[in-house]
Amino acid sequence: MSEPLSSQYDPAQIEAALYHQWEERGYFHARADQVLHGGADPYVIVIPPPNVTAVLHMGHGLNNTIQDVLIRWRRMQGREALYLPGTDHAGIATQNVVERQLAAEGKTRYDVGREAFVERVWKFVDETGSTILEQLRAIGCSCDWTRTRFTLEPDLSRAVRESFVRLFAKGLIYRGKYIINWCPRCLTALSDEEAEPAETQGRLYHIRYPVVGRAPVGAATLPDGRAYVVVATTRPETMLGDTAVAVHPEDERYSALIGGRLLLPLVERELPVVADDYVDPEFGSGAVKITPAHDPNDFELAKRHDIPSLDVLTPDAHMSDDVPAAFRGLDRFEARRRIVAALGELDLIERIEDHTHSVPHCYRCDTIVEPRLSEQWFVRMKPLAEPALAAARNGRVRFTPDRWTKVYEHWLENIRDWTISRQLWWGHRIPVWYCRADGCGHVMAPRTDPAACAECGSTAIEQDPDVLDTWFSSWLWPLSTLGWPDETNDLRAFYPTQTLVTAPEILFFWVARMIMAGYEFKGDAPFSDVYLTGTVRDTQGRKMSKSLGNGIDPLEVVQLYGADALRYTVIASVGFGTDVYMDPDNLDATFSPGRNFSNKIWNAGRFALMNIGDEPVLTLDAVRPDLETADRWILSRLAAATEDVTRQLEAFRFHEAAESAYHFFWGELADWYLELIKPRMQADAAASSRAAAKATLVHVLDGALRLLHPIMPYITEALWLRLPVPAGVDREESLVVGTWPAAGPRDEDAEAQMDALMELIGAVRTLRSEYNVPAGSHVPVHLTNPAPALREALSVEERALRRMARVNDVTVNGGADGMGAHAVLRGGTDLFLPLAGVIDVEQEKQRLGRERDRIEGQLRATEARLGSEKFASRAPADIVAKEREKADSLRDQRDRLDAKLRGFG
RNA sequence: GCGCGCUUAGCUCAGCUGGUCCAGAGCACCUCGUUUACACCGAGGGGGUCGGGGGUUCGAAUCCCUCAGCGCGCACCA
Repeated sequence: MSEPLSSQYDPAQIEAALYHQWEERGYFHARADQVLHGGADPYVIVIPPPNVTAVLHMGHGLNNTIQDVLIRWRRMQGREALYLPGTDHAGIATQNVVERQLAAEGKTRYDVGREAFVERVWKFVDETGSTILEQLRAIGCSCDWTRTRFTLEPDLSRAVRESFVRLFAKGLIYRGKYIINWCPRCLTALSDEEAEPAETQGRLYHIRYPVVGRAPVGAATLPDGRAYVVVATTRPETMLGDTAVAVHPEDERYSALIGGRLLLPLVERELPVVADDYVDPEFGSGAVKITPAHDPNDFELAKRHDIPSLDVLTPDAHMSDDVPAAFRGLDRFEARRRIVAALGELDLIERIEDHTHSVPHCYRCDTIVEPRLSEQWFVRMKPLAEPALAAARNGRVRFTPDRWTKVYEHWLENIRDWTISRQLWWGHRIPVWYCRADGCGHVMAPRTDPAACAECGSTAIEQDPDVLDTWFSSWLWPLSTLGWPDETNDLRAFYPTQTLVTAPEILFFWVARMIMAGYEFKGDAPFSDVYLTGTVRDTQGRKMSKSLGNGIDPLEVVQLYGADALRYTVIASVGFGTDVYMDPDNLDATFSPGRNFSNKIWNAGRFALMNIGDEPVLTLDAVRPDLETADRWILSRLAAATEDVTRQLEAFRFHEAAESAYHFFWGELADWYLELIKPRMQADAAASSRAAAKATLVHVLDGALRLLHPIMPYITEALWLRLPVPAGVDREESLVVGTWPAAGPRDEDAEAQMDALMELIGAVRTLRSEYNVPAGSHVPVHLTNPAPALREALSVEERALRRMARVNDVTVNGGADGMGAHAVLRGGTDLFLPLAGVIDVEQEKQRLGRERDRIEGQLRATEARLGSEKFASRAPADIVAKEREKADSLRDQRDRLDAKLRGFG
C-alpha cells in the first residue's frame, strides 16, 4: 500500500508471483468432501484435453479463457469449482512426431520394433508432454493441477479397458470386414469423422467398356465393330478392380444388357451387368462400374448381387500385384495417368469432363483417404445414440448457441457405426485375444490379460495388434478423470459436470460421444451445458494454423501486454458463438482493447489509492447519511452493472459481460465518478463529504474489481489487495476466493439527476467545441426553465458543472440576453452560453435551424402516428400515452428553438 | 442436393418476447487538448436507405415469403 505505483501497468511484475501464490494457497483445489458432506454446490468444467504434443495457440487461448472465466466466476459465487486439466495421447499425431524424429535418423518404426518405439514415444511425452499445461498457467487458468490427467495413464487406461469389455460383452463392439476410411500415409483406418471432405476439382472420365457377345440393336460401336457401354468414373485407377457394371433395372437403354457381360479394358476380364436401383439413370451414362473393394456403395451393391471383391491397392496406395504388369507398384495417381493414357490409345475414352466433388482427406495429415476393404473393430452406435438424442430433445443437455442442437441431433439421427481400431502402436492396445488353437477360434475381451483361452484352455492365444482410436478414451474423459470405473469420492461429488466449452469441430468426435458414454456407463449426461466457441481467424478470415504461419502465440501476447490484456481482448471479441478475428501482423492493434483497459484500471486504481491515502476508510453504512448524489449515483450504477454482468455470464454472453463491466469501469466510474469526487478528496473539503466519497470509492472499486476478476484476474487482484479495508470489516484474503457481488438497490432519483447533469455538461462541452472556445478558458452558463432533476442536481453538484465543463458562473432563469450559443436539453431546459464576440451569428442560426428541423421531423412523424385513426384505436393505451408525451416534449423543444431563432432576428 | 445459420457504420459485432431503435459499442477516422490517475489519456465530431424485393401489422432492423451473397453441418450421383 505504501510503495508508489508506476503510471504504466507492468503485468510482468505481478502475474507470475500472483499465480504462484494462488496455486500454493490451494485456491484452485476443489474438495470433494465439501460437496459430499459440506453442502457445497459443485461447478465443474473438464478441459477439452489438448494433444500431449500440442503447443498453445489462440484456439486454446480462446477456449481456456472462457472456461476460466466461468470457473472463476462460479468459484466467487461460492460454488465448489473444479477446473479439471489434462492431456490426451493423440495417437496418430504423437506417433507421427516420433516417426518424424526416427526418419531424421534414417529409420522407421519397424526398424526399432514396437516395444522400443512405444518406449521412445513415452520418453518424448515425459519430456515435452506438460508444455501446454504450463502454458495454460501463463494465461491464468485456475485449474486444479492436483487432478491433472492423461488419457494413457494407468487409471484412465483401466477405464478404457472397462468400457471396451462392457460394450464387447453387450455385443456393441464387433469386428467385421467393411469399406473403411484408410489413410495411406498414416497406414491406419480412420473413423468417418476423421475423413474430412474437401471440395476438389476433379475429372469425370467416360470410358467405353466393350460388350461381350451379341450387341443390342442400335448400340454404339467401336471402329472394330464391337458394341460398347460407357461408364463414368472420377477414379479410373480403380477400374482395375471392377468386378461388375450396374444399371438401373428400368433403364431401357440397357435392359437388353442385364445379365450379359462387358469386357473390362486393359485387364480383359469379363464383368457381369447387373440391375440395381441404386444406380441413378440420370447421372453420367447411367451405367456404373462396380469396384466393391474401393467404394462403399459398390461394396453394398456387390453384397446384394453376390459379386466378388478385388482389392487392387496396397496399404500405401500403390497398385497391387492383382493388376496387369504395366501398372503394378505404381502410385495411385500415377496409375490413373497411365491408365487414362492407355485407354486413350485404345480409343476407349469417350470424353473427359471437369467435375467438382468432395474428396475425403485425413484430418491429421491431409492425405487423400482411400476407401478400403478391411477388417476392423466397430462400435454399434444406434443404441448408444438414443439416450444422447433424448438428452438434447428434453433439455438435459443444452447447446449454446442453440443452433448446434440441430446439428447434433441430425448427426445422431443418422449415426453410423464407429471404426475404433487403428493400425498404430501408440495408444490403448485393443483388449481382445484370439485363440489360435485348432478348431477353437474363440475371441475374448477380458478385464485382465488372459494366459489361456477361456474356451479351450489353450495358451496359443494372441492379442489383437491394433490400438484404439484416441477418441475411444476421450469419450470417457468426464468419467475417467474423476475415477470411473471406481465409485470414487470425486466421481460422486463432481459427476455429472456442468459446462463443457469446446470448438464445434469436435462436436461429433468428442462431445456427442461423451454424452453417449455418460449415459452408457453412468446413466447420466456428463454435463448440462455445451458452449461452442467460434474459430480464431486472421484478418482475411483464414483459420489460424501453423502451416499458414498466420497464428498468434498467446505467450508472446502475455509477454507484451499481460495475460489480462489477452483475456479481456479475447473475451470482448467473442460475439455470441461467432468467430474471432485477430491480426497476427499487428498485435498492438489487436490487443489494444485489453492493454488499454488494463492500463485504465491500473491508473484508476492508482488514483484512488493515492487519494484515499492512509486515512482510515469507513464502511458505506457508516457514511450513509452523508452520501451525496454522485455517491448514490455510482452505487446505483454499480448495482446495474452487477446485475447485468451476472445475467450476461449466466447466458454465456461473454462479450456483453465484458462490455458491461468495461463501460461501468471506464465510462462511469473513471470518466465521471472519479472526476466528480476530485474536489471532495482534497484536504480543504468537508470531512464528512470526504469520508463519504472515500467510503463510496472503496466500495465501488471493490465491486468493480470483483466484477472484472474472472476476466482479468491479475490486475484486479493486485489492486484489490492494496485497497484499504474499512474499519470493522473482515475481508477475504484474495479475490480468487472472494465473493461475487450481489446487486444492490437502484437509486432512480440519483440516476435521473446525474443523467441531467451529464447531459448539461455534454451540451456545454459540445457548444464550446463548436465555437472553439479555448480549452483553458471558463465561460458563464445561463439556464432557463431547468427540468426538476437538473435543478436538484445543480443544487448539489454545481461545482461538478464548473469543473467538468469549465464554467465560471451559473445563472438560472435570468440574464440570458445577447449573443451566444443555444441548446435545448431534454425536459425542456434552455441552455445559453453568452459568447459575444466568439459567436458567428450565421453559424449559430444554421446550427439551431438544423437542430430545429431534426426535432420538427420527429415531431411530424409522431403527430402523424397520433393522428392516425387506426393507431389510436388499435395500439395499446400506454404506447399511445407515451407517444403523446413524446409529441409534447418535441413540440416544446421545437417551440423553444423557434423562439431562439426569432431572437436572432 | 438436403438441413441450419448469417448479411446492421471503413472493420468486428450488440440490438433479448415487434413500439424513445429516424439504430448502439469497440476499433479505425477527423478536430482540439501538456486541467497534478492514465497520451495505453481527455473533450468534441463525422459516418449506417439495418443485403434486394414483397407481405403481415396502427407500427418491423426485429415476424412471414422470396431472391442474391457468404458460412456451417450432412449426404455424396459413380
